Amino acid sequence: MAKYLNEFDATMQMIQGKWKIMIMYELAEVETSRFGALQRHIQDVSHKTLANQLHELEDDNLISRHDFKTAEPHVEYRLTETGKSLIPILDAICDWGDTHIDHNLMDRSLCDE
Amino acid sequence: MAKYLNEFDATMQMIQGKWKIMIMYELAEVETSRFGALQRHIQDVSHKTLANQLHELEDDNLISRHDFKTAEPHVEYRLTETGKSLIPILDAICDWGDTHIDHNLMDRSLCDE
DNA sequence: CAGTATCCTATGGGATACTG
DNA sequence: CAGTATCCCATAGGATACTG
Repeated sequence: MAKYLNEFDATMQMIQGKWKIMIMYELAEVETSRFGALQRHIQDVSHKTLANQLHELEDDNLISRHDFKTAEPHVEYRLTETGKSLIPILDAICDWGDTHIDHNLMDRSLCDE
Repeated sequence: MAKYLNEFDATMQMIQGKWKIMIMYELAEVETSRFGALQRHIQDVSHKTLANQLHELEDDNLISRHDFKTAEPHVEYRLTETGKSLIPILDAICDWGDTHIDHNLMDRSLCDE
């Protein structure tokens, strides 16, 4: 067992990143979105960090970037098939936390807003 | 959807940490182990970091610590039930990586040893 | 609008020495 | 053996300004 530790690390690299799951869930919901729209929906993410995480997600083939090269810049992002296949894993992580973490004691994360 | 982001973050906090999954897999395999044994099995982990991650896993109730308070110091660690319940999630993360990441291009993790 | 570049800080983790 | 304490460095991410 435990033969897939490299795969674990590689997968963790992909989903680590303060805003990545929010980006992916947003794209899972709206199908396609733009830089500005993402920044508006994902409150508190800094400009630079959003750009970084979009880059990493794209490099990891979890999202795709479509540049419409018009006069007025227009770029769209959406999930790839690989990205979609990761959603159930993210859901599983959320669900585990929901059932195993005491909501009153969830002090190591920003619990409520 | 995406209502469990706090739970996601909290769970990620728990499984992030360079050696945590190795500690948990080791304990899943041998049931019970000691500080020195863990350090011998988990090559390359530093003394301080192993101590830190054991602490965090214990604080998160994923492992338990049993101090036998004998003359010769003797402490044992093992998975809690909560810790055991996390193993399938870790397996799912490994499996996803195994099926979705190109092994030849797994350059963002230390692929082979 | 969709970025890139620069500067700054907080945190994780390694090396090492010390303690009971 | 099972830790704790100190020092150091690399990286993630925020704030902000600049570019096409």
